[in-house]
Amino acid sequence: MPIQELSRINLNLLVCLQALLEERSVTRASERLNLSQSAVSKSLSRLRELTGDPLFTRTAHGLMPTSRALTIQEQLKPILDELWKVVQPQVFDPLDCDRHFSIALPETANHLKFQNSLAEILQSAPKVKIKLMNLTLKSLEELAAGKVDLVALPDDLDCGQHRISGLHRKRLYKDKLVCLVRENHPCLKRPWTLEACLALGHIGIGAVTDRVSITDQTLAKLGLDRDIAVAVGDFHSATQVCESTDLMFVSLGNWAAYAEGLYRVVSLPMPIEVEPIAYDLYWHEMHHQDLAHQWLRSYFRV
Amino acid sequence: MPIQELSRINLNLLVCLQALLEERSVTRASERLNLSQSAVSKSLSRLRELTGDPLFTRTAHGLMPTSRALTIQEQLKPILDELWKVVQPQVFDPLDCDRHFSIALPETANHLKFQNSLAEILQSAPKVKIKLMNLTLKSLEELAAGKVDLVALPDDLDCGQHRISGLHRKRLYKDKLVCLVRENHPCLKRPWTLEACLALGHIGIGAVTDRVSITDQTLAKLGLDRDIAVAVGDFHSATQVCESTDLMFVSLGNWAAYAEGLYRVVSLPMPIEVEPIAYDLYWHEMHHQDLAHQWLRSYFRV
DNA sequence: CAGTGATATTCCTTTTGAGAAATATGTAAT
DNA sequence: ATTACATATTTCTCAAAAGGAATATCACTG
Repeated sequence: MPIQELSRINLNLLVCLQALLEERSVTRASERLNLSQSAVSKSLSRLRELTGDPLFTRTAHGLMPTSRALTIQEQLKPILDELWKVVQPQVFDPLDCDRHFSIALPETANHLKFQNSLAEILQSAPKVKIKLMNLTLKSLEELAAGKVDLVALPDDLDCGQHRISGLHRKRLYKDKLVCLVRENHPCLKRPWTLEACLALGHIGIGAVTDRVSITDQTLAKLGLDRDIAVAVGDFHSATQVCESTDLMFVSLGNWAAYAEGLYRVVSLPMPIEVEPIAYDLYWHEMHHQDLAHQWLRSYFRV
Repeated sequence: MPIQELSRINLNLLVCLQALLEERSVTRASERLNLSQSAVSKSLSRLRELTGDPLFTRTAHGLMPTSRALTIQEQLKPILDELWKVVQPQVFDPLDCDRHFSIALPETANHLKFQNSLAEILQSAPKVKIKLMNLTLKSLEELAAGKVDLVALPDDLDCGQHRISGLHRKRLYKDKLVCLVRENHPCLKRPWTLEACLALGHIGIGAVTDRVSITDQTLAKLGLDRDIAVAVGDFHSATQVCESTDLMFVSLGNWAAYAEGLYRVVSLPMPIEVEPIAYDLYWHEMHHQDLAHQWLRSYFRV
């Protein structure tokens, strides 16, 4: 691996050599390169030093390459073409892209929201592979480590997004909170007030002692509290508990719409004004300029 | 063909990029390149401008390449390896060389002298092809035009070697002149003197009116002349005429030795002191540094 | 929140590269 | 041969680029 020695030689001279090989004349080469004759002539003498070969000899009809120059000519053109490609801006063709993307989504709302997008992605880029992962507390760390390409995150969840640098973020959409109760729940026959709501036992996501959700924070500001009777790990479990008990579940609009078709539950509005949950898409700076990434991200709309 | 635009970009930066990709650290890359840390940092910022991509993002454990940098990494290494080969001094391996060489030799003496060399050449470089051509007056022009690789020339023959520039020359060997007459020639029974020699009719090579050979020039200096009765085009013809007539043929030592085995002729020394013929090997400057050529020329010894 | 280890930036010096014009070289024509 | 013409090379000057040392900035760590 000859980096040390490569760094000693001036690769720019090789472009000049290519021009000389093509034109076989210092003057014409200098025109091609927008330089003066003398500049190219000096480059040629530097090339002669570099290669230890005269490279060209003067004749009546311009320069005649030495056999060394001719063997160089065969090699050089494709190399320079490759180099040119390297510095050219990337091009991105969805039909041609065969990359693997890992995307971490919160278990509920985003799956629903982005199932259509997913179909579109796979349709316009048939060779692309997508790995969908459930959002965990480690998702952002994996994002920072380059192991995950995209993470969607509800803004009431602290996964350390403020501690991790080098992240980019795009606000996706907001979803308002709603209350889910089982069909024929007694409360449906009574007026639906804050008092009625707090009189019910609640189902929480995460640990029973968690009080980090928007709901709890808003209640706390009003000096109120709710009774989380059951805490479960995911939305499906929560909804199943909701269906089979008199407990209520503070859920999200998207999920509620989905759950009402799947479980025997109905939704009620939040009895107090609660800030809606915002979803943010996160990605690592390393992918920010990546055309394929930009294309992928474009499917995650507001 | 992007030479104009290629010439605007600084290819040297790519070596720096390769070092950065390998080391993933500005500091370590600078050590590899024998540069200061600030120099490499500035090169990196120039690379960022060049590619329009951050290329690396700072993390706790050094630089993390962007996906653009990673795709560049895949392409760059082989390109730089190729570039390195281009500027490396040529290597020459006879076993590997498959070139075609054209060699023009005077019809007689050199064929004999170099038949052994030829065998050696083909033996040590089995893939080499050699085209042997008879020397003509145009041989040196073809040499100048790059159509012939080597020309051997007796120095009494003017093929314009002084008019043509860019030629290299190596003195090969000298051969003295001898007289050939048929077996049982009457002169063999008499003393062999200059007078006896000039009394005979002579066989010339070339036109009857030519008086350019060393023999004729030497005689002219002494105020003498010889009678060229028959002029032929080549040495075989001359020797056949010599065998079947009483004419004599001023030939060369090498040829005489060969001819005495083939024809019924015998050789006599030149009756006066005549400068021996020198043979020179000519080649074009374009091949002077060419290792394969140098190797080929090495078989043409003094 | 200071400390550590790294990169980026600033300022200054040195080197390199480009151009203009003069000079040398080589070719072709007179 | 001599001259004229075209092209390459050299010389000299100047501007631009690259390098180094010191400093600022950043990101993680304890």
